Amino acid sequence: MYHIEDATPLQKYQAIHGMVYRIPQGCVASYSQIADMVGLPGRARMVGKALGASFNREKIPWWRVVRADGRIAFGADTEHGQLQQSRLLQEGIVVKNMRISMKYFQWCPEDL
DNA sequence: AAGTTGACCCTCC
DNA sequence: AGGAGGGCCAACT
Repeated sequence: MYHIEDATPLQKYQAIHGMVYRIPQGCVASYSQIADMVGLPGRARMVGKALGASFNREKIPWWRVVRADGRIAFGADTEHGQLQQSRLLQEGIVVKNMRISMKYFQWCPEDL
């Protein structure tokens, strides 16, 4: 039986990328949520690593991943923060003070 | 080889 | 509301 835990770091990154790719437009997911969904509970940091490693390289909607409390992981005064905010706004997500209401916008696959 | 560092998070104060 | 403290793990020094 295949355990993601036994996979190589690269394979884990690929699993993470694949899951982020599935976040629908107009929704966000938290780092820990993605980690849980790929079978790596408690590895939220690895999700950040995976996204950072592929930034500008893979075509994945990285801007749909935010912190568990709904805050954007970059400062409001950074390029990344501004870019992420504008991309989210473009998708109709309400961003106030670099924060999103997870209650309304968090991706809940169960609800499909 | 040991210490530090992250696009993090959770449980307590 | 905000900090401390611990957990997490791969990639750096």
